[in-house]
Amino acid sequence: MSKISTFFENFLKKDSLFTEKEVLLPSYLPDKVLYREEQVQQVAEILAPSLRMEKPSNLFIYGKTGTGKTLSVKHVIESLRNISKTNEIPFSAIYVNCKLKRVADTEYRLIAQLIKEMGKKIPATGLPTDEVYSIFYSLLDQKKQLVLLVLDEIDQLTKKIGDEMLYNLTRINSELKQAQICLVGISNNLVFAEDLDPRVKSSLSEEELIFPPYNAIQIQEILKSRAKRAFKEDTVLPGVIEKCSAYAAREHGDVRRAIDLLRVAAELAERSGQQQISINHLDDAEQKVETDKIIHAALNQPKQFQMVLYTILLVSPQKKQFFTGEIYEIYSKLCKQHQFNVLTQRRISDILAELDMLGIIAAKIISKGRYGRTREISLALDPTIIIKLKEHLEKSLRVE
DNA sequence: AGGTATTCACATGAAACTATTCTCTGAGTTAGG
DNA sequence: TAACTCAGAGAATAGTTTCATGTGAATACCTGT
Repeated sequence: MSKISTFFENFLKKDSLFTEKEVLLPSYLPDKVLYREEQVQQVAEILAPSLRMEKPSNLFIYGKTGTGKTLSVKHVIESLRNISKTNEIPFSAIYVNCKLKRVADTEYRLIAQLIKEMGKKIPATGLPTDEVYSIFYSLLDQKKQLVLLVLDEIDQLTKKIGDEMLYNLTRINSELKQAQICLVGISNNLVFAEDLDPRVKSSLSEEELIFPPYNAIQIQEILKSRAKRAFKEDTVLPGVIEKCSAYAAREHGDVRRAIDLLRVAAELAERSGQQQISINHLDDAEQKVETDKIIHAALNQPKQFQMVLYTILLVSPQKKQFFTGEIYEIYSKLCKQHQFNVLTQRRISDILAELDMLGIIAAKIISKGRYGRTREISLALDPTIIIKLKEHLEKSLRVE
């Protein structure tokens, strides 16, 4: 028997640690949102008028990542949907995540996505934006109905394209004859509304809700309840959940991270053929999650970004920190060597700023007085990550 | 010594350009009646 | 004559380039002592 098929044989014989793995996936919707009863109740109260065909106040929800915003809203929507269905109320809700690349990260695409959710396809390009708007209007206004528009992570959207389109959205109601829409915005950024046009701000956030981060004990309980469903009994060794939640609590109470970590730890345990998840697995998982995140982020960037990053990686062993000009010189040499287009320094400056935003490099603008002003760039990564990242980039760029 | 003024090496902004992808339109072509 | 093809115009988007303007502090340059 070949090597690989014995592997599969063994794989089948080995039983899995998981009973219900979906419970640990980010897409999972639990029936109860733990420790968010109060918020769920408030959201429900604010949105309840929609069942009587009265337009509820627009709602704005703030809270850091992994504090259950999306979950709570989805939960409320779900029951609104059910109730409206049984009572035949013309209510519908559309949920869009504005962060998704190539789905809803521009004005055009957002509207197109909304239209798609309502069951009509719109081409990805080729139509003027106002045309798309009018399709959207007529689709909404077909009948008397109340539509709930949930825009998740709007801060990402406005950061990219400004707040003009939010203004358009808030004005839709006055254009509609039959239907009414209600906007629910969700933002990770707590100060998001501050640099918004005041008109938009006031109409968008008629009601505001803030989701506080979970504390360590709450995270523990949440993890326990998920773990109970996801794994067979006694799979998780004592202390693992505790450590996992402590880690997440340190990172501003992000449960999503904690759940992710637990899942990866379990996968690692399973792969190494063990029946139980230990603290060691958790540590490995922490390392892996971190590494994967960075590598994934890096490989998703355009080629030129990768080239700049690669340049930095190449130089990094000899020097701890470097300036824009130095990087640019080496970069252009490298590009010429491998017949890449050489971009302007202006562009490289932007690329460096964006790599900094992504957290792959650390850049700080300093003034060297008489000798100018520049970015002081250093690599904020673990050596093992650097080596892996370099390999990946070499492959991706087909360099060397 | 103490106070200004310069100056460097980029940063940051705005606008415009390029290439790609897609739709729509209308002229020209084709095939069948 | 209806159906089909195909080029060209127009849009949206990503990634750049071009041109213009901004900027923090180490030095150079004064000034009066």
